[in-house]
Amino acid sequence: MTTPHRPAPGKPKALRRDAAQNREKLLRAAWEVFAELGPDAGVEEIAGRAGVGMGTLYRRFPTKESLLAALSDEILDSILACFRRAAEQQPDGRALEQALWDTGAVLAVRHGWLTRLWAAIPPEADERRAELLTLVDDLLARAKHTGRVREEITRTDVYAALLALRVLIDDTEGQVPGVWRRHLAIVLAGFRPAAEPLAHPAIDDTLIRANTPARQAD
Amino acid sequence: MTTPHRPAPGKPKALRRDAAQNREKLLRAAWEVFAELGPDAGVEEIAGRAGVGMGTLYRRFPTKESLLAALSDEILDSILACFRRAAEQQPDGRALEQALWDTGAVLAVRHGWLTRLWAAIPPEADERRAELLTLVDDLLARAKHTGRVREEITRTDVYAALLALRVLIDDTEGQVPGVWRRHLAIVLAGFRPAAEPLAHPAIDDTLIRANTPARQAD
DNA sequence: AGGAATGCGGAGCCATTTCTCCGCTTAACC
DNA sequence: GGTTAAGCGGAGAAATGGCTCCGCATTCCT
Repeated sequence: MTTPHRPAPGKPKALRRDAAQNREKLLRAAWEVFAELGPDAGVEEIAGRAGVGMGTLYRRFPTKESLLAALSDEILDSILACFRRAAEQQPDGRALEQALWDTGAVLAVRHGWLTRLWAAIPPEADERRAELLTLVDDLLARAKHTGRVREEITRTDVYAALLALRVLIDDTEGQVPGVWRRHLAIVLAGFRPAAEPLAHPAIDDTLIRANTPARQAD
Repeated sequence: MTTPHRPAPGKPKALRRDAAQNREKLLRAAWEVFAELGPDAGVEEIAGRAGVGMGTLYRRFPTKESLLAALSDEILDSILACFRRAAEQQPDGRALEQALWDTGAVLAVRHGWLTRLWAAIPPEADERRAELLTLVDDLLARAKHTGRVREEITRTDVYAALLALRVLIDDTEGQVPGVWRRHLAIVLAGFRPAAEPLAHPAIDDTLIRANTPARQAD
């Protein structure tokens, strides 16, 4: 929030003050509008709410998708923050779990259009996606070390758990809050060491690499 | 498939033979087209593929949504079939698990547009939804009885697991098949009795009643 | 202060996609 | 076989919603 806009290495072109302000206003309005009307809300509504014209909107964000991308970018940052914080502040045994609980809470704020937002994650986010992955690996290793998570569990399992979290929040949070917490509790129970091994082998990293925002229908 | 069309108690009006045939052709074409182009495929493609005109399509299905509804109706039937079969053929300890594995396999065939399909489940399906719920209760009770599932687990937990299954299949099956199996294995492990109780209390039935196909943005 | 580059507004353009209309055909029943 | 209600095709109406264009205003740098 304090950081005005990512100083992209490729295009360090500074924005004029009014332009930067409008960019911010647009983002704020977009959060608001989407939260209220869902991700199918028209661009006109957003421009209106931000108090700027369509021209301005489209100069700042050349396409509606890129506006979504900017928002999903912020979400990704929040998630990353959850994991970083947990890595620093929590004891090894709890860090992974804490990160997941926090992530759920962060996502819950945007319930109803998370899936759409997810699909808009831009390719430029790859770097931070990688960092997130590193953090997952780290926390996972630590959790295994303290015996809170069984050895079999992989980063992909955590990734899948995140996807499950997303859909539960998206589909249920608006009607009966907290369902995601319950499911997360169950998944975490499934993560714990147990006599009986899991009934299906681990999935390799292909998923995480391949599952860049589903270009669903192509 | 053998049943031509549900003999709805309200409108027993029989369809003329050609009309019934075209209805069938349309449904078949719709499955095909959506599987190929995703749920955003235009109606024109479907009519074309079915070898009928737009007029026919819209006489049979007064809106695109109602066409989707007919398809999701068939999916619901498949799921129900999985649960019925498991209830009959499996020993108590395994029936619930078997039902979930089978359901996953059935859903996997439609990966990529399950979410959209889910959202189109018509209100008329309430009766079968109720039957599904009864089956879940039954299988759950049996699984608890044999000690395969901990007492805390509720029907809502199973429902949530189904939602998770849906998103995993939808988002990953097209890229790396089988991810859903792994997650289901973990969730089932979480269902099993364990020393440590779940970290979140059960969610009551409100969810299942409220979560009729998310009229997301309203 | 002055002047150029940068930014602004918002009425319409355009592509897409759902759905309707109506003259002709076909199945069903006596 | 004849009558008629039901069904058919497919061009195009209507609605939706993303995006563009261009004359005028604002900012920034010297």
